[in-house]
Amino acid sequence: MLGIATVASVRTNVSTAVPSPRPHANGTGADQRASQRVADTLKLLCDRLSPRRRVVHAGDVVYAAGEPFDTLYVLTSGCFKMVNLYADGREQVVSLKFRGDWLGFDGIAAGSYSCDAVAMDTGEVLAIRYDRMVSAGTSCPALLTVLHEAMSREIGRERDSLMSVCTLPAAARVAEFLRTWADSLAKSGLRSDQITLRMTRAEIGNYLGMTLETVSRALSKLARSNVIAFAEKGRRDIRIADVDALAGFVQRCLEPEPALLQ
Amino acid sequence: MLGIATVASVRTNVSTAVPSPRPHANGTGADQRASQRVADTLKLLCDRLSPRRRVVHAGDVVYAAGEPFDTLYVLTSGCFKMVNLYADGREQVVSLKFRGDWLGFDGIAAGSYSCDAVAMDTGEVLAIRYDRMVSAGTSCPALLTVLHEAMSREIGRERDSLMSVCTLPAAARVAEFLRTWADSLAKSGLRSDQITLRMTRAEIGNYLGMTLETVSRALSKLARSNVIAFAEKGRRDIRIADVDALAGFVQRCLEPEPALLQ
DNA sequence: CGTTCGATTGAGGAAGATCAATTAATGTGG
DNA sequence: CCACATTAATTGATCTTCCTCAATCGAACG
Repeated sequence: MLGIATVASVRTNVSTAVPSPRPHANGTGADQRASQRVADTLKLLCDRLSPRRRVVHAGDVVYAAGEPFDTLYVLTSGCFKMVNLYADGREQVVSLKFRGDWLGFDGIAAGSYSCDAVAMDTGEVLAIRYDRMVSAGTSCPALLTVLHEAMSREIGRERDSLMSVCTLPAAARVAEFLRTWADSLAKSGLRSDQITLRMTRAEIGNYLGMTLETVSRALSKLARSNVIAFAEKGRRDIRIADVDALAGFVQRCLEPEPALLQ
Repeated sequence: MLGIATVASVRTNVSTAVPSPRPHANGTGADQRASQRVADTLKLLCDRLSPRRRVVHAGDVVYAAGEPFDTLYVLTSGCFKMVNLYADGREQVVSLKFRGDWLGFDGIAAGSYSCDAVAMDTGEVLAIRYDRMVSAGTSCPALLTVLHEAMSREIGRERDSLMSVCTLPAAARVAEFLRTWADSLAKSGLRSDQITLRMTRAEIGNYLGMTLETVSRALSKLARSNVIAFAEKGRRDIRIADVDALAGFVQRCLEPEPALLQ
């Protein structure tokens, strides 16, 4: 209940200003700075490019693989999954997007989008024509900086994903997944002590490279270890009292053995 | 022997022109077009920015994680590995680079490089100051296009890596790794029927998320299946008669079962 | 020529996949 | 609102893949 209400509240001020979530006390200084940076970026984009805004609902596809590329999207609220479908039938969730993230970079080189951008929630995107963005960049270099930094961050984020998949055991990967999600919420200025997963176990497993059963077992284990807690009803709301506990769990998975006797 | 000689030959014409590998007959039309695109890009960069050139040898570190970011590098010959070192001690090869690829995008957002760029071979890079690139971009939009396309390609490439790690069994991942390497060579205009791996089994395993023993077993299996062949002496030179055979091997790993009796 | 490092191969074990049964949530039509 | 159907999640039992440990072999180098 509260999870949905929080997201809905983001959409209250739909004036000319950029919608901004009300800040939460649980964010650290760094989170608040990141949140401010996102707000500044969104304001810059609105002022300079007055982009079309589009409200989306869970399941909406903002663009699909194969469509000709011409516009980038910036997420101002809600969350998205990027789904890659291969010719051989393999399908994978390759990344998740939150407030401040950009969608569609993969289309620049290929000339067409290479994956589906699917909303997992009610939210809003700014539609930014790529060619207009670039030409506006000649008179306003800050626009280019913003664009390049966003692409650079995406490259770094995907490397982290790869690292996680390659070096962590399944349970740690799930913990890291939750930690990253909470982190993204905090950097968006939203509360990060409670996550409403808008993905099935199968989707999470697909994203993390494991089966849905393994995801379920990992979550049960995290709950048993008191690193997370489920909401009373429904196992999609996850309470995270302490984000550092998740990081600690990951660390413990990496250490060889606790040297039992001594 | 031949592998090294090929690379050395790339460095013969060190005049004002961009060094370009002599074309090979085994490239497809698409490969030749890609090779031409790379050559055009390098020419554009040289004409517009007259970048400093730097010859590198195996083991050279062009930049290291943590160093302040200010320049991007474009690879004109040779190959690089990008090594990411985490605070918790985890270390991973997160990507490989070939002719035409850019190094250093990860530094734009963070302000410092986030991984080590290590040459695996004799080669050459162009050093391009990021701020100069961007300011030159205002008068020459083609420079920006080139930059954005390179970043976009890197994003797409890393998604493919993630997909491979998440959806393919170990042997198929090794096959896919070789296929991608051969593909990169072909797109560079180099011969792709022979690869000289400049990585140990341990490094390949690290990159692909498996142990060195599993890499070794996978290569042996590929050789037994006649998908690849080892050079007479030394198991680092791999002959690939038919790149499609590698793709076929990957496909066979994905199919459920060949339905034995009928 | 011995030393060292990398690669291969085998045997045993552990993490995770698969298969299957049960329970919980969600949705539907009466 | 309830009975029923449907989909998601959990949990257990087995099986497969890959990891770990170990021995051997080969190539490179001083």
